[in-house]
Amino acid sequence: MASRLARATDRPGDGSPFALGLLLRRAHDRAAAQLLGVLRPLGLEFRHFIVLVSLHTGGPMSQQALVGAVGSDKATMVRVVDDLEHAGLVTRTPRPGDRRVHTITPTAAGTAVFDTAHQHAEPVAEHLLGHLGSGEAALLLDLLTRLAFPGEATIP
Amino acid sequence: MASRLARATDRPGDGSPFALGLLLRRAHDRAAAQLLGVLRPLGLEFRHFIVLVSLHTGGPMSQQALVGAVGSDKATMVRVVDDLEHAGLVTRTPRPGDRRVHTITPTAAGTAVFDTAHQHAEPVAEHLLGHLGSGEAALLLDLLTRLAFPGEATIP
DNA sequence: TATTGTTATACTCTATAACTATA
DNA sequence: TATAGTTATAGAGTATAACAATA
Repeated sequence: MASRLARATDRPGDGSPFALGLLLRRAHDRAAAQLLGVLRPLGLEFRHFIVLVSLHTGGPMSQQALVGAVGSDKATMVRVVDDLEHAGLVTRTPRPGDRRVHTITPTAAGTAVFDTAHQHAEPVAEHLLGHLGSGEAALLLDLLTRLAFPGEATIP
Repeated sequence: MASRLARATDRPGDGSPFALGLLLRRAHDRAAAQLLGVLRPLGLEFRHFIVLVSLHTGGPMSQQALVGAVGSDKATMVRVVDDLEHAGLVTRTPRPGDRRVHTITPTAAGTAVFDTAHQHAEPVAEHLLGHLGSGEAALLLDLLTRLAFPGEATIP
């Protein structure tokens, strides 16, 4: 007996239970390729960028805290922070009272690069969403937010 | 002078030009983790699954054609087809008239595993989209399709 | 003894290049 | 010579484990 379910396809119109995953993968790959193209000339890979995101969102924090924030491991974080430190984008400073802990803080140059990335990403984001109406873009971001943050109330 | 642009955040409510990319990444990672959990007990990794998808969408084809379909390289494809062949899910048969080419064809077992994956993925997909209304789920899939397949008309 | 960070090591995956067999 | 497939090798990235310093 044949299955009642539609089979997954790598084409538009997939009605299978894998459609969401395949579409998210394809849409992400496309968006990521373009946005990484913005970061690359600035000397940033995604792993560096996401650390800057965490630092600018949560403020200066330890490497261990960064590991929790970005879902990495401490050995990898050492290298990422090394890269950022050597590029002059963050500083390591021992925490007074517990010298095991190094507080990672963005430098002025780090924040400047971070802001420049945003300026360069603006037209890229507009181009990515160019096929959608303005209301549709906001709707997509809302639906994705509810998918990415289940159980959290949507920002009004 | 400070930038006028909102800065990227790893939290809901991000209004930055990186928001779409970060949300797609997070939503994909969540969906992928759950859907790969469906494939793993069947002995399939994503690279095997996407080859089965291509074969069931485009019919039997050469390894070279599979490379084009999934965006891989021929050395990697050899190993993926090796795995599928050893598991009895596909066959390699020389093409009559050009014995350089091996036609890859899903076996009955290959199609059965493919269909079983769909059956197991059904409740997972429902759970992933559970926070959305039924109309919203269809809308999200439509918007993602237009993002993932720019320039192609949306399926009605 | 437990924890932060570092270093060393191993492992996975992919990409590159060399090789074979057919054409 | 050109192509399909295979094999061998190397590279990037990550994860695991041992280590040093501090608590």
